[in-house]
Amino acid sequence: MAANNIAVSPRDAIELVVSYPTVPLTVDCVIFGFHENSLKVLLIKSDLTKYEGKLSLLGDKVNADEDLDTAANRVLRQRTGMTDVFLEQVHTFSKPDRHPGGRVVTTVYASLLNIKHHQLLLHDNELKWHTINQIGEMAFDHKQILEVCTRWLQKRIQEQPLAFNLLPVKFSLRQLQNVYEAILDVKLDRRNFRKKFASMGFLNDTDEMETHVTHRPGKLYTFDFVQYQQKKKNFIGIDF
Amino acid sequence: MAANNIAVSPRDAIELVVSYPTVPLTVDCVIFGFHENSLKVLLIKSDLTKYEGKLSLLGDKVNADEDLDTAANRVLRQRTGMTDVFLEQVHTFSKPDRHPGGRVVTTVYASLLNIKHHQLLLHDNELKWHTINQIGEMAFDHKQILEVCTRWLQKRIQEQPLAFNLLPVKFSLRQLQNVYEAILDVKLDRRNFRKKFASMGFLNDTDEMETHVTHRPGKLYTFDFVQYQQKKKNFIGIDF
DNA sequence: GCAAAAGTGTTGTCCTTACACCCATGC
DNA sequence: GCATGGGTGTAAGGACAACACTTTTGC
Repeated sequence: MAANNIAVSPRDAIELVVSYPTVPLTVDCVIFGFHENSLKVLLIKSDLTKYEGKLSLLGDKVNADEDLDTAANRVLRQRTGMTDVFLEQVHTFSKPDRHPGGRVVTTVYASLLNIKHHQLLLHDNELKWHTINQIGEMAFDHKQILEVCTRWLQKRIQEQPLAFNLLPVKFSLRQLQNVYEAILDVKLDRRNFRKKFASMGFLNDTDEMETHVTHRPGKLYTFDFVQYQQKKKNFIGIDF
Repeated sequence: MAANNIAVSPRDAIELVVSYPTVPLTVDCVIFGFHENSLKVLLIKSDLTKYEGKLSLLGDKVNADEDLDTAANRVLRQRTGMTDVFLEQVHTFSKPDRHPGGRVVTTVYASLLNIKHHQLLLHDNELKWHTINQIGEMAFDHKQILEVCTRWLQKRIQEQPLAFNLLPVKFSLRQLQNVYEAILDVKLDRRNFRKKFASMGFLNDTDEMETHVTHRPGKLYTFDFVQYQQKKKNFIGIDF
């Protein structure tokens, strides 16, 4: 152990950094979507011999001089063609043995998008949407990562208006409730749910109705992000 | 861009990983403490020529085959001698120019500890506690990191019983309220604050009182982590 | 006309807030 | 005895949970 209270002479930053071990970095994207009342996630099949045929998140190496955010956006863009999509860093996973090719540290991002707003690009490796609770074994530690991201989504969707990223611009209250019920895995009271969102004042009534439904059509709403930004609470509320 | 729908033959994991660029990784610890009604953070002075004398978080390189959690715990232990302290990963920072010695990616951990429960070790570089809102310029992007961690703490302390990590095992309600007021930067109503915590049922009344105070001494309590684990809410509460 | 989901209100309970007075200790 | 903060109760308002019937559409 080093001695205490030793005056240290200034060090050169480059020399210091050169002495550090280096590690390959990747990003993995957990891309959530919503379809037919189920939460979906976009996956491929791994092309590594060890995991042949197992499902895998969308990931890639981080290029030299590339930001992690930039790398995650690139992965998303290459696969879905979408930019300006909700994308947020969730956690960095670093168990030394998590990758069979040697040590690889991965930073995981979660993304939410409307399945209908894009077409899949780069269909390599059987890129497909999978229903979240019907996914079997996965490659690497991706199952664990997916669980972390699902819990993260369950928490975030209650604190922030993220559900709207999964829906069309115009949506019915039923669709909105379906998103919450699927993600939180609960049944909610329809009347209280509607009252809740009505009282928030962030939903704009369009003059349109659902079409092609086999029952009484519901009104379509849009989410008012401007109102939300102005009114959102700066919350103080101790609650655990 | 790669062609679509090409069947890919299995790849060897090691070959693949060897082709990835590698990056030096570090961990930085934002170690929070509480003293004299102020939120404190443990900092050193940077010994890099570029940042000479500027304040810096406690960090170190991540050793080969070392987990990020392990590295963060090591940094904490080397400086404070403490293990089994609250420590949680917050975010990974990766701007290519954030370190003057070249690209360095850092994963930041936040820790909460009771200043009196430990003695500082390795006093190199003027290791000291600093009051959170009296900190000037810092080295690297550490000011920004500190702000992210402070907001993280403000949020977490309202959702989870973290405040108790900053206090002695036995504490008065006044001390507890001081922690919340300092971290959230608000004034709280004393009667309502006490009622709130009393109704939660997580505080155990010790039969002891404060001593050496210049006014009516308050009762001392302990936090009942067992009760908390059993009763904590599995919250469904949409609120934004 | 039947099935299926939309739309709507009230009541009780609980939580939160605002607010004022007496009490115990050190000096 | 005075200064300092500890300890307590109540009333009003707001949010949430529980709950049932009528309406509109497609078939």
